[in-house]
Amino acid sequence: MVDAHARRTELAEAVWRIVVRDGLEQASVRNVAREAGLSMGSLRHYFTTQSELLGFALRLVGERIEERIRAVDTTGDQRAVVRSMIDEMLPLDRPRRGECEVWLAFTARAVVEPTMAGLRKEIDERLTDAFAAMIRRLADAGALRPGLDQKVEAERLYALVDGVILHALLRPGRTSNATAKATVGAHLDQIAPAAADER
Amino acid sequence: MVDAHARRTELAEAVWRIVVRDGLEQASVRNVAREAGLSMGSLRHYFTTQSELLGFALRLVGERIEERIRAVDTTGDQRAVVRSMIDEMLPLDRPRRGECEVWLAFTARAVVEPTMAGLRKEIDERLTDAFAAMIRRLADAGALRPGLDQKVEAERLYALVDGVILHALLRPGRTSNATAKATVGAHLDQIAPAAADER
DNA sequence: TTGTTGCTAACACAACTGTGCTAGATAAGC
DNA sequence: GCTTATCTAGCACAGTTGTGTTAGCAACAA
Repeated sequence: MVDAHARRTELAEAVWRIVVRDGLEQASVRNVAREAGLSMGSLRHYFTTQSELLGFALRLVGERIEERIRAVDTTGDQRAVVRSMIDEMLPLDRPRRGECEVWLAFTARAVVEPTMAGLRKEIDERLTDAFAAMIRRLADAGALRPGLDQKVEAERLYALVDGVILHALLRPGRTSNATAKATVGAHLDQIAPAAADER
Repeated sequence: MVDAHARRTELAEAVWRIVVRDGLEQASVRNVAREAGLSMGSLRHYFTTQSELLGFALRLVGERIEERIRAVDTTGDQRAVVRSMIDEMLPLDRPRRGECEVWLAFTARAVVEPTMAGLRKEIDERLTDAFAAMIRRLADAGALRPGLDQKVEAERLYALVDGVILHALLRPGRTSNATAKATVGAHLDQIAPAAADER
Protein backbone atom coordinates (compact mmCIF):
# COMPACT_ATOMS: atom_id res chain seq x y z
CA MET A 1 0.00 0.00 0.00
CA VAL A 2 1.36 3.37 -1.07
CA ASP A 3 1.22 6.28 1.35
CA ALA A 4 -1.83 8.36 0.46
CA HIS A 5 -0.03 11.64 1.01
CA ALA A 6 2.80 10.60 -1.27
CA ARG A 7 0.30 9.73 -4.00
CA ARG A 8 -1.40 13.09 -3.62
CA THR A 9 1.98 14.80 -3.87
CA GLU A 10 2.76 12.81 -7.01
CA LEU A 11 -0.50 13.98 -8.54
CA ALA A 12 0.18 17.58 -7.54
CA GLU A 13 3.55 17.37 -9.26
CA ALA A 14 1.84 16.03 -12.37
CA VAL A 15 -0.38 19.11 -12.22
CA TRP A 16 2.71 21.31 -12.07
CA ARG A 17 4.28 19.66 -15.09
CA ILE A 18 1.13 20.20 -17.13
CA VAL A 19 0.67 23.78 -15.97
CA VAL A 20 4.27 24.61 -16.85
CA ARG A 21 4.15 22.81 -20.19
CA ASP A 22 0.63 23.58 -21.43
CA GLY A 23 -1.02 26.00 -19.02
CA LEU A 24 -3.59 25.67 -16.28
CA GLU A 25 -6.48 25.18 -18.70
CA GLN A 26 -4.90 21.89 -19.80
CA ALA A 27 -4.87 20.54 -16.24
CA SER A 28 -8.00 18.44 -16.72
CA VAL A 29 -8.55 15.34 -14.62
CA ARG A 30 -7.84 13.16 -17.62
CA ASN A 31 -4.60 14.90 -18.52
CA VAL A 32 -3.36 14.90 -14.94
CA ALA A 33 -4.19 11.22 -14.55
CA ARG A 34 -2.36 10.35 -17.75
CA GLU A 35 0.62 12.52 -16.78
CA ALA A 36 0.81 10.71 -13.43
CA GLY A 37 0.37 7.32 -15.11
CA LEU A 38 -2.93 6.61 -13.35
CA SER A 39 -6.47 6.10 -14.50
CA MET A 40 -8.89 8.90 -13.87
CA GLY A 41 -10.82 6.60 -11.57
CA SER A 42 -7.77 6.31 -9.36
CA LEU A 43 -7.23 10.04 -9.38
CA ARG A 44 -10.76 10.58 -8.21
CA HIS A 45 -10.10 8.28 -5.30
CA TYR A 46 -7.56 10.79 -3.95
CA PHE A 47 -9.27 13.98 -5.09
CA THR A 48 -13.06 13.97 -5.36
CA THR A 49 -13.28 17.19 -7.34
CA GLN A 50 -10.94 19.04 -9.66
CA SER A 51 -10.70 22.17 -7.50
CA GLU A 52 -9.60 19.99 -4.60
CA LEU A 53 -6.72 18.71 -6.73
CA LEU A 54 -5.72 22.15 -8.00
CA GLY A 55 -5.97 23.68 -4.55
CA PHE A 56 -3.74 20.99 -3.09
CA ALA A 57 -1.20 21.57 -5.87
CA LEU A 58 -1.04 25.30 -5.20
CA ARG A 59 -0.81 24.90 -1.44
CA LEU A 60 2.13 22.56 -1.95
CA VAL A 61 3.97 25.18 -4.00
CA GLY A 62 3.57 27.68 -1.18
CA GLU A 63 4.86 25.19 1.38
CA ARG A 64 7.97 24.41 -0.67
CA ILE A 65 8.87 28.08 -1.07
CA GLU A 66 8.30 28.78 2.61
CA GLU A 67 10.48 25.82 3.49
CA ARG A 68 13.36 27.12 1.37
CA ILE A 69 13.05 30.58 2.90
CA ARG A 70 13.15 29.10 6.39
CA ALA A 71 16.31 27.24 5.40
CA VAL A 72 18.19 30.46 4.60
CA ASP A 73 21.08 31.18 6.93
CA THR A 74 20.06 34.30 8.87
CA THR A 75 23.44 35.12 10.35
CA GLY A 76 25.78 37.76 8.97
CA ASP A 77 24.92 40.78 6.83
CA GLN A 78 21.15 41.18 7.00
CA ARG A 79 20.96 42.78 3.55
CA ALA A 80 22.50 39.61 2.14
CA VAL A 81 20.05 37.49 4.14
CA VAL A 82 17.04 39.33 2.71
CA ARG A 83 18.57 39.09 -0.75
CA SER A 84 18.89 35.31 -0.37
CA MET A 85 15.31 34.99 0.82
CA ILE A 86 14.01 36.88 -2.21
CA ASP A 87 16.23 34.79 -4.50
CA GLU A 88 14.33 31.73 -3.29
CA MET A 89 11.14 33.24 -4.73
CA LEU A 90 12.53 34.29 -8.12
CA PRO A 91 12.24 31.96 -11.14
CA LEU A 92 15.99 31.70 -11.60
CA ASP A 93 16.17 27.98 -12.37
CA ARG A 94 13.88 25.31 -13.77
CA PRO A 95 12.10 24.15 -10.60
CA ARG A 96 11.66 27.67 -9.23
CA ARG A 97 10.42 28.83 -12.61
CA GLY A 98 7.84 26.05 -12.53
CA GLU A 99 6.68 27.12 -9.09
CA CYS A 100 6.29 30.70 -10.27
CA GLU A 101 4.36 29.67 -13.36
CA VAL A 102 1.97 27.65 -11.25
CA TRP A 103 1.61 30.61 -8.92
CA LEU A 104 0.85 32.96 -11.81
CA ALA A 105 -1.67 30.65 -13.43
CA PHE A 106 -3.57 30.28 -10.17
CA THR A 107 -3.29 33.97 -9.38
CA ALA A 108 -4.84 34.94 -12.69
CA ARG A 109 -7.71 32.55 -12.15
CA ALA A 110 -8.25 33.58 -8.55
CA VAL A 111 -9.26 37.04 -9.76
CA VAL A 112 -12.51 35.67 -11.14
CA GLU A 113 -12.90 32.29 -9.39
CA PRO A 114 -14.36 32.68 -5.88
CA THR A 115 -13.33 29.11 -4.99
CA MET A 116 -9.68 29.94 -5.40
CA ALA A 117 -9.95 33.42 -3.94
CA GLY A 118 -9.93 32.05 -0.39
CA LEU A 119 -6.74 30.10 -0.85
CA ARG A 120 -5.17 32.95 -2.75
CA LYS A 121 -5.99 35.32 0.13
CA GLU A 122 -4.34 32.97 2.60
CA ILE A 123 -1.15 32.90 0.52
CA ASP A 124 -1.25 36.67 0.15
CA GLU A 125 -1.39 37.11 3.91
CA ARG A 126 1.53 34.76 4.45
CA LEU A 127 3.60 36.65 1.88
CA THR A 128 2.63 40.01 3.37
CA ASP A 129 3.90 38.76 6.71
CA ALA A 130 7.08 37.43 5.12
CA PHE A 131 7.96 40.76 3.52
CA ALA A 132 7.09 42.65 6.69
CA ALA A 133 9.50 40.37 8.52
CA MET A 134 12.23 41.11 5.98
CA ILE A 135 11.85 44.87 6.42
CA ARG A 136 11.81 44.43 10.19
CA ARG A 137 14.96 42.36 9.91
CA LEU A 138 16.70 45.20 8.08
CA ALA A 139 15.41 47.79 10.54
CA ASP A 140 16.48 45.78 13.58
CA ALA A 141 19.97 45.46 12.12
CA GLY A 142 20.06 49.23 11.62
CA ALA A 143 20.44 48.71 7.90
CA LEU A 144 17.16 50.29 6.80
CA ARG A 145 17.49 53.83 5.51
CA PRO A 146 16.14 56.21 8.17
CA GLY A 147 12.83 57.99 7.59
CA LEU A 148 11.16 55.10 5.75
CA ASP A 149 7.73 53.83 6.79
CA GLN A 150 8.16 50.12 7.47
CA LYS A 151 4.64 49.15 6.45
CA VAL A 152 4.83 51.01 3.16
CA GLU A 153 8.29 49.59 2.47
CA ALA A 154 7.07 46.05 3.07
CA GLU A 155 4.28 46.50 0.56
CA ARG A 156 6.63 48.21 -1.87
CA LEU A 157 9.16 45.39 -1.71
CA TYR A 158 6.39 42.80 -2.04
CA ALA A 159 4.98 44.54 -5.14
CA LEU A 160 8.41 44.96 -6.66
CA VAL A 161 9.27 41.28 -6.23
CA ASP A 162 5.95 40.19 -7.74
CA GLY A 163 6.56 42.49 -10.68
CA VAL A 164 10.09 41.18 -11.14
CA ILE A 165 8.82 37.60 -11.05
CA LEU A 166 6.18 38.43 -13.65
CA HIS A 167 8.73 40.00 -15.97
CA ALA A 168 11.19 37.15 -15.54
CA LEU A 169 8.43 34.68 -16.47
CA LEU A 170 7.46 36.64 -19.56
CA ARG A 171 10.99 37.20 -20.80
CA PRO A 172 12.72 33.83 -20.49
CA GLY A 173 16.48 33.60 -20.75
CA ARG A 174 19.68 34.33 -18.93
CA THR A 175 19.60 38.08 -19.48
CA SER A 176 16.22 38.38 -17.83
CA ASN A 177 17.54 36.47 -14.82
CA ALA A 178 20.35 38.99 -14.56
CA THR A 179 17.87 41.84 -14.93
CA ALA A 180 15.71 40.38 -12.18
CA LYS A 181 18.61 40.12 -9.76
CA ALA A 182 19.89 43.58 -10.68
CA THR A 183 16.47 45.14 -10.17
CA VAL A 184 16.01 43.58 -6.75
CA GLY A 185 19.61 44.45 -5.89
CA ALA A 186 19.14 48.10 -6.85
CA HIS A 187 16.02 48.29 -4.74
CA LEU A 188 17.69 46.78 -1.68
CA ASP A 189 20.65 49.13 -2.15
CA GLN A 190 18.20 52.01 -2.14
CA ILE A 191 16.24 51.12 0.97
CA ALA A 192 19.23 49.69 2.84
CA PRO A 193 22.40 51.34 1.58
CA ALA A 194 25.68 49.73 2.57
CA ALA A 195 26.85 52.99 4.15
CA ALA A 196 24.06 52.94 6.73
CA ASP A 197 25.22 49.50 7.83
CA GLU A 198 28.82 50.44 8.35
CA ARG A 199 28.57 53.17 10.85
CA MET B 1 -24.29 48.52 -43.19
CA VAL B 2 -22.47 48.69 -39.92
CA ASP B 3 -18.82 49.66 -39.91
CA ALA B 4 -16.76 46.49 -39.72
CA HIS B 5 -14.28 47.99 -37.30
CA ALA B 6 -17.09 49.10 -34.98
CA ARG B 7 -18.48 45.56 -35.00
CA ARG B 8 -15.09 44.12 -34.18
CA THR B 9 -14.75 46.62 -31.35
CA GLU B 10 -18.19 45.63 -30.03
CA LEU B 11 -17.11 41.99 -30.03
CA ALA B 12 -13.85 42.85 -28.29
CA GLU B 13 -15.82 44.65 -25.59
CA ALA B 14 -18.01 41.58 -25.20
CA VAL B 15 -14.81 39.60 -24.66
CA TRP B 16 -13.75 42.05 -21.94
CA ARG B 17 -17.07 41.77 -20.13
CA ILE B 18 -16.82 37.99 -20.08
CA VAL B 19 -13.16 37.97 -19.03
CA VAL B 20 -13.89 40.37 -16.18
CA ARG B 21 -17.03 38.53 -15.07
CA ASP B 22 -16.10 34.87 -15.62
CA GLY B 23 -12.45 34.69 -16.64
CA LEU B 24 -10.65 34.14 -19.92
CA GLU B 25 -11.51 30.45 -20.07
CA GLN B 26 -15.18 31.40 -20.43
CA ALA B 27 -14.48 33.52 -23.49
CA SER B 28 -15.57 30.84 -25.95
CA VAL B 29 -16.88 31.83 -29.35
CA ARG B 30 -20.41 30.90 -28.30
CA ASN B 31 -20.31 32.93 -25.10
CA VAL B 32 -18.82 35.95 -26.80
CA ALA B 33 -21.40 35.80 -29.58
CA ARG B 34 -24.25 35.54 -27.08
CA GLU B 35 -22.79 38.36 -24.97
CA ALA B 36 -22.63 40.57 -28.07
CA GLY B 37 -26.12 39.52 -29.17
CA LEU B 38 -24.89 37.86 -32.36
CA SER B 39 -24.93 34.34 -33.68
CA MET B 40 -21.64 32.50 -33.70
CA GLY B 41 -21.87 32.40 -37.48
CA SER B 42 -21.83 36.19 -37.54
CA LEU B 43 -18.93 36.34 -35.14
CA ARG B 44 -16.95 34.06 -37.38
CA HIS B 45 -17.51 36.47 -40.22
CA TYR B 46 -15.46 39.08 -38.38
CA PHE B 47 -12.97 36.77 -36.68
CA THR B 48 -12.07 33.52 -38.42
CA THR B 49 -10.38 31.96 -35.41
CA GLN B 50 -10.68 32.41 -31.69
CA SER B 51 -7.11 33.60 -31.18
CA GLU B 52 -7.72 36.31 -33.75
CA LEU B 53 -10.64 37.55 -31.66
CA LEU B 54 -8.76 37.38 -28.38
CA GLY B 55 -5.69 39.02 -29.87
CA PHE B 56 -7.75 41.90 -31.21
CA ALA B 57 -9.36 42.35 -27.81
CA LEU B 58 -6.01 42.56 -26.03
CA ARG B 59 -4.51 44.92 -28.60
CA LEU B 60 -7.49 47.23 -28.12
CA VAL B 61 -6.86 47.36 -24.38
CA GLY B 62 -3.29 48.43 -25.01
CA GLU B 63 -4.37 51.13 -27.44
CA ARG B 64 -6.88 52.58 -24.97
CA ILE B 65 -4.32 52.81 -22.20
CA GLU B 66 -1.74 54.37 -24.49
CA GLU B 67 -4.31 56.89 -25.66
CA ARG B 68 -5.08 57.95 -22.08
CA ILE B 69 -1.40 58.29 -21.28
CA ARG B 70 -0.87 60.47 -24.33
CA ALA B 71 -3.76 62.65 -23.15
CA VAL B 72 -2.03 63.46 -19.85
CA ASP B 73 -1.05 67.12 -19.52
CA THR B 74 2.76 67.12 -19.54
CA THR B 75 3.28 70.69 -18.34
CA GLY B 76 4.12 71.62 -14.77
CA ASP B 77 5.76 69.45 -12.12
CA GLN B 78 7.19 66.43 -13.89
CA ARG B 79 6.80 64.20 -10.84
CA ALA B 80 3.07 64.91 -10.92
CA VAL B 81 3.01 64.21 -14.66
CA VAL B 82 4.59 60.78 -14.19
CA ARG B 83 2.25 60.08 -11.30
CA SER B 84 -0.76 60.86 -13.52
CA MET B 85 0.56 58.62 -16.28
CA ILE B 86 0.93 55.70 -13.89
CA ASP B 87 -2.53 56.38 -12.47
CA GLU B 88 -3.93 55.73 -15.94
CA MET B 89 -2.56 52.19 -15.73
CA LEU B 90 -3.76 51.32 -12.25
CA PRO B 91 -7.13 49.57 -11.74
CA LEU B 92 -8.58 52.42 -9.69
CA ASP B 93 -12.07 52.41 -11.19
CA ARG B 94 -14.34 49.94 -12.96
CA PRO B 95 -13.22 50.37 -16.58
CA ARG B 96 -9.52 50.53 -15.70
CA ARG B 97 -9.95 47.49 -13.46
CA GLY B 98 -11.51 45.65 -16.39
CA GLU B 99 -8.58 46.54 -18.61
CA CYS B 100 -6.14 45.26 -16.01
CA GLU B 101 -8.03 42.01 -15.55
CA VAL B 102 -7.98 41.40 -19.29
CA TRP B 103 -4.27 42.19 -19.31
CA LEU B 104 -3.59 39.74 -16.47
CA ALA B 105 -5.63 36.94 -18.01
CA PHE B 106 -3.77 37.26 -21.30
CA THR B 107 -0.43 37.64 -19.58
CA ALA B 108 -0.89 34.42 -17.65
CA ARG B 109 -1.80 32.57 -20.81
CA ALA B 110 1.01 34.09 -22.85
CA VAL B 111 3.52 32.30 -20.59
CA VAL B 112 2.58 28.96 -22.13
CA GLU B 113 0.78 29.89 -25.39
CA PRO B 114 3.26 30.65 -28.19
CA THR B 115 0.50 32.29 -30.26
CA MET B 116 -0.01 34.99 -27.68
CA ALA B 117 3.65 35.31 -26.80
CA GLY B 118 4.32 37.46 -29.85
CA LEU B 119 1.62 39.97 -29.05
CA ARG B 120 2.60 39.94 -25.41
CA LYS B 121 6.20 40.71 -26.34
CA GLU B 122 5.08 43.64 -28.45
CA ILE B 123 3.12 45.09 -25.54
CA ASP B 124 6.05 44.51 -23.21
CA GLU B 125 8.35 46.48 -25.52
CA ARG B 126 5.90 49.37 -25.70
CA LEU B 127 5.61 49.46 -21.92
CA THR B 128 9.37 49.24 -21.48
CA ASP B 129 9.70 52.28 -23.73
CA ALA B 130 6.94 54.09 -21.84
CA PHE B 131 8.64 53.64 -18.47
CA ALA B 132 12.03 54.57 -19.91
CA ALA B 133 10.42 57.78 -21.20
CA MET B 134 9.01 58.52 -17.74
CA ILE B 135 12.42 58.17 -16.09
CA ARG B 136 13.99 60.30 -18.82
CA ARG B 137 11.28 62.88 -18.22
CA LEU B 138 12.21 63.07 -14.55
CA ALA B 139 15.92 63.19 -15.35
CA ASP B 140 15.53 65.95 -17.94
CA ALA B 141 13.59 68.00 -15.41
CA GLY B 142 16.39 67.52 -12.91
CA ALA B 143 13.98 65.77 -10.58
CA LEU B 144 15.63 62.34 -10.60
CA ARG B 145 17.77 61.59 -7.59
CA PRO B 146 21.41 61.80 -8.65
CA GLY B 147 23.48 58.65 -8.94
CA LEU B 148 20.66 56.45 -10.22
CA ASP B 149 21.05 54.30 -13.33
CA GLN B 150 18.23 55.33 -15.67
CA LYS B 151 17.89 51.93 -17.31
CA VAL B 152 17.70 50.10 -14.00
CA GLU B 153 15.26 52.64 -12.62
CA ALA B 154 12.97 52.26 -15.64
CA GLU B 155 12.85 48.50 -15.15
CA ARG B 156 12.38 48.93 -11.40
CA LEU B 157 9.47 51.33 -11.83
CA TYR B 158 7.92 49.06 -14.48
CA ALA B 159 8.17 46.03 -12.19
CA LEU B 160 6.82 47.94 -9.22
CA VAL B 161 3.79 49.18 -11.15
CA ASP B 162 3.03 45.69 -12.47
CA GLY B 163 3.26 44.34 -8.92
CA VAL B 164 1.02 47.08 -7.60
CA ILE B 165 -1.54 46.36 -10.33
CA LEU B 166 -1.45 42.66 -9.49
CA HIS B 167 -2.02 43.32 -5.80
CA ALA B 168 -4.81 45.80 -6.46
CA LEU B 169 -6.55 43.21 -8.64
CA LEU B 170 -6.24 40.51 -6.01
CA ARG B 171 -7.39 42.65 -3.11
CA PRO B 172 -10.46 44.53 -4.35
CA GLY B 173 -11.77 47.51 -2.42
CA ARG B 174 -11.12 51.10 -1.55
CA THR B 175 -8.29 50.42 0.88
CA SER B 176 -6.30 48.55 -1.72
CA ASN B 177 -6.70 51.49 -4.10
CA ALA B 178 -5.26 53.75 -1.43
CA THR B 179 -2.44 51.28 -0.83
CA ALA B 180 -1.67 51.18 -4.54
CA LYS B 181 -1.44 54.95 -4.82
CA ALA B 182 0.57 55.20 -1.61
CA THR B 183 3.03 52.55 -2.78
CA VAL B 184 3.61 54.23 -6.13
CA GLY B 185 3.79 57.61 -4.39
CA ALA B 186 6.41 56.40 -1.94
CA HIS B 187 8.48 55.01 -4.77
CA LEU B 188 8.35 58.23 -6.78
CA ASP B 189 9.23 60.22 -3.66
CA GLN B 190 12.26 58.00 -3.25
CA ILE B 191 13.62 58.20 -6.78
CA ALA B 192 12.59 61.85 -7.31
CA PRO B 193 12.44 63.62 -3.94
CA ALA B 194 10.72 66.99 -3.85
CA ALA B 195 13.87 68.63 -2.50
CA ALA B 196 15.85 67.79 -5.62
CA ASP B 197 13.27 69.61 -7.73
CA GLU B 198 13.25 72.81 -5.75
CA ARG B 199 16.79 73.97 -5.95
C1' DT C 1 -10.97 -19.46 4.56
C1' DT C 2 -13.89 -15.67 4.33
C1' DG C 3 -14.61 -10.78 4.84
C1' DT C 4 -13.27 -6.27 4.67
C1' DT C 5 -10.90 -2.36 3.19
C1' DG C 6 -7.95 0.43 0.23
C1' DC C 7 -7.14 1.05 -4.33
C1' DT C 8 -7.49 0.82 -9.49
C1' DA C 9 -9.71 0.71 -13.84
C1' DA C 10 -13.19 1.48 -17.24
C1' DC C 11 -17.24 3.16 -19.03
C1' DA C 12 -21.56 6.36 -19.36
C1' DC C 13 -23.54 10.72 -19.21
C1' DA C 14 -24.62 15.33 -20.48
C1' DA C 15 -22.52 19.42 -21.44
C1' DC C 16 -19.28 22.05 -23.65
C1' DT C 17 -15.52 23.27 -27.09
C1' DG C 18 -13.57 25.37 -32.03
C1' DT C 19 -14.40 25.22 -36.60
C1' DG C 20 -16.53 24.11 -41.20
C1' DC C 21 -20.35 24.52 -44.11
C1' DT C 22 -24.75 25.96 -46.18
C1' DA C 23 -28.51 28.82 -46.84
C1' DG C 24 -31.12 32.99 -46.20
C1' DA C 25 -31.29 38.01 -45.40
C1' DT C 26 -30.02 42.73 -46.45
C1' DA C 27 -28.11 46.53 -48.87
C1' DA C 28 -25.41 48.74 -52.71
C1' DG C 29 -24.39 49.36 -57.64
C1' DC C 30 -26.12 49.35 -62.16
C1' DG D 1 -35.96 45.81 -62.32
C1' DC D 2 -31.52 42.59 -61.48
C1' DT D 3 -26.88 41.33 -59.69
C1' DT D 4 -23.40 41.21 -56.56
C1' DA D 5 -21.21 41.67 -52.18
C1' DT D 6 -21.81 41.82 -47.43
C1' DC D 7 -23.70 40.10 -43.52
C1' DT D 8 -26.37 36.92 -40.52
C1' DA D 9 -28.07 32.64 -38.76
C1' DG D 10 -28.06 27.89 -37.84
C1' DC D 11 -26.63 23.28 -37.88
C1' DA D 12 -23.08 19.37 -38.06
C1' DC D 13 -18.82 17.46 -36.82
C1' DA D 14 -15.43 15.46 -33.90
C1' DG D 15 -13.36 16.33 -29.91
C1' DT D 16 -12.91 17.43 -24.81
C1' DT D 17 -14.68 18.46 -20.37
C1' DG D 18 -16.12 17.12 -15.04
C1' DT D 19 -18.33 13.85 -12.61
C1' DG D 20 -21.01 9.52 -11.40
C1' DT D 21 -21.27 4.64 -11.22
C1' DT D 22 -19.94 -0.02 -11.37
C1' DA D 23 -16.83 -3.70 -11.20
C1' DG D 24 -12.43 -5.90 -10.33
C1' DC D 25 -8.01 -6.03 -7.95
C1' DA D 26 -4.70 -6.65 -4.07
C1' DA D 27 -3.60 -6.88 0.83
C1' DC D 28 -4.68 -7.86 5.35
C1' DA D 29 -7.68 -9.42 9.65
C1' DA D 30 -10.57 -12.91 11.70
